[in-house]
Amino acid sequence: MQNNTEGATTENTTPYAVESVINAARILLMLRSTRALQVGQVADELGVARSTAHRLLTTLQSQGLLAQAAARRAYTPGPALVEIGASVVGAVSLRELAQPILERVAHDTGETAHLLVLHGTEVVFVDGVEGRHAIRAATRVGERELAHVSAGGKALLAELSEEELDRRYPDEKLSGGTDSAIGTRTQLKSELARIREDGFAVNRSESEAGLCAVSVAIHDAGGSAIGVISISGPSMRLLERVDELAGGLRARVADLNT
Amino acid sequence: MQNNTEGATTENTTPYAVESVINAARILLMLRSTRALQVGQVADELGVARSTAHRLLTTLQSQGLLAQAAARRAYTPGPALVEIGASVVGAVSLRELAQPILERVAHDTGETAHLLVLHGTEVVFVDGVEGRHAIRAATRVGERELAHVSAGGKALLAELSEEELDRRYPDEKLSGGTDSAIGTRTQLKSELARIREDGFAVNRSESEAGLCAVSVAIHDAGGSAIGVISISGPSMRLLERVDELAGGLRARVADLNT
DNA sequence: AGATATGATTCCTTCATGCAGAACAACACC
DNA sequence: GGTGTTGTTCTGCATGAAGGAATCATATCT
Repeated sequence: MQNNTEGATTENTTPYAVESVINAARILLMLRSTRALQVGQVADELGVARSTAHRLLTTLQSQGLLAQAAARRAYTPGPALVEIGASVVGAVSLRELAQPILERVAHDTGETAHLLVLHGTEVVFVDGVEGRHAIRAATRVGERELAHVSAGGKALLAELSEEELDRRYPDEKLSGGTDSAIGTRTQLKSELARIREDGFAVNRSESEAGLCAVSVAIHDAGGSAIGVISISGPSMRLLERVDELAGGLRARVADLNT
Repeated sequence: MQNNTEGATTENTTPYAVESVINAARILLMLRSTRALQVGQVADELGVARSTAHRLLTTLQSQGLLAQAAARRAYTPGPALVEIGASVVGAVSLRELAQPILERVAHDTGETAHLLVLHGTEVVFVDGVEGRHAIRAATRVGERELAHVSAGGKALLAELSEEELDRRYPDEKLSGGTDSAIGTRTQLKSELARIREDGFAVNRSESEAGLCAVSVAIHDAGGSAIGVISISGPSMRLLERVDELAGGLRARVADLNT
């Protein structure tokens, strides 16, 4: 039972969602892209009265999820939210955790290994170790790529709920990548279902002609996907080894996931 | 105007808080100490009907803040919450960020420098660099200390709201530390008010006889306290230098805070 | 100084939504 | 099969969430 509310771009599968809680959650979601929330800004974003926005903000503040540096100032993440974040993201940063795995994967396969995280509809290259071949994928630390045209991105998109996926891809038509790239949301959903079944994702010249990548998601102790490890290199070398690479990568990531 | 609700240990200063949003926030707060939330457990914690708990959980799930691995399974942090967490905690881990400051502070002062974060009513020693004196504070990375008896802990407690502080310290009597340590919540609040005014915190033989520490909180771009840098050493050396150490530390941390 | 604009905060009334209870569903265990 | 436990769905009602108006607080301009 989908309930598509026009003004609020919110879709949810539950017919008895608590609207006021949806609004509060949306306030928190705003923190993904901004650090300071103003009452009027929140009111506009939610489509509610300023007094309602203020009420929600101060309620979240009272629980420590938001803070206000001084009266009449913008609302920022509160100490409790920082703690939740630290707990959720993990005490040991993902980068440190994944570094030995990257080294080993690059060594074992001879190909370039990357750690990526999802941000909106893009993946961010967080860390990388280059393979030993003269012709190899370059490390792209700090760069971004469209999620739906990359193995790492697809592996992480496969971990999203249907509602979250629809929120991030409101349009049926998807652009970007090569002619081989996924072009519609329907195709994407089909591919993501396959990835969930396989346990790994593949990029076959979708982000760039001649480039192939195999990716497996990393989960934290609670089962949430927090990043992805990706092996990438020239199609001519990797395409015939996809299943072998995927198997090895899954074993390595499984070590990390325990 | 305090509204102390007996069953729910929640105190808030706003007379028009949204009760359903408080309950949703409390669900998220549970994630500080557990990764998986069960409907019945949440119902007990909030003091609501199971159907209400389920409704709140599925609402948060619909916004991506929670996830459920399969139908009828426990609820875990969702991808959007991971993103909020990462955004709030920062893309570059605190440890990496603070490391150069620790080195410089230890070098400049000759004393041991630590990075600490707050967790509940304790501080955790995240990183440390030892001073050059033969008699010095040892590094305590990985260890914990009661927040109210340590400079770092007090500096971070000073950043909490009154409600959050009362939640963490429900009792007036505080135990732990030496005879010099703060023994009541009233004393603590008075000390924290002073720390907020001074901009730094001091431990004068409160956690351990003969140990002195000076601490300054680190804030992220939005002004939220994310950790603390602390200088510690023997009282005989540090007590006469408190203001000098605090001034230098504040200048270093200010560099970090920009 | 006063006037104006802007954005946050407080309060009150109303009605629509949040809550609880009941029923149902799904599983595990005996 | 029956029993127990826990998650899920639905409905009716009363109470709490929303909005509007007023107020407050600050900055800027004349």
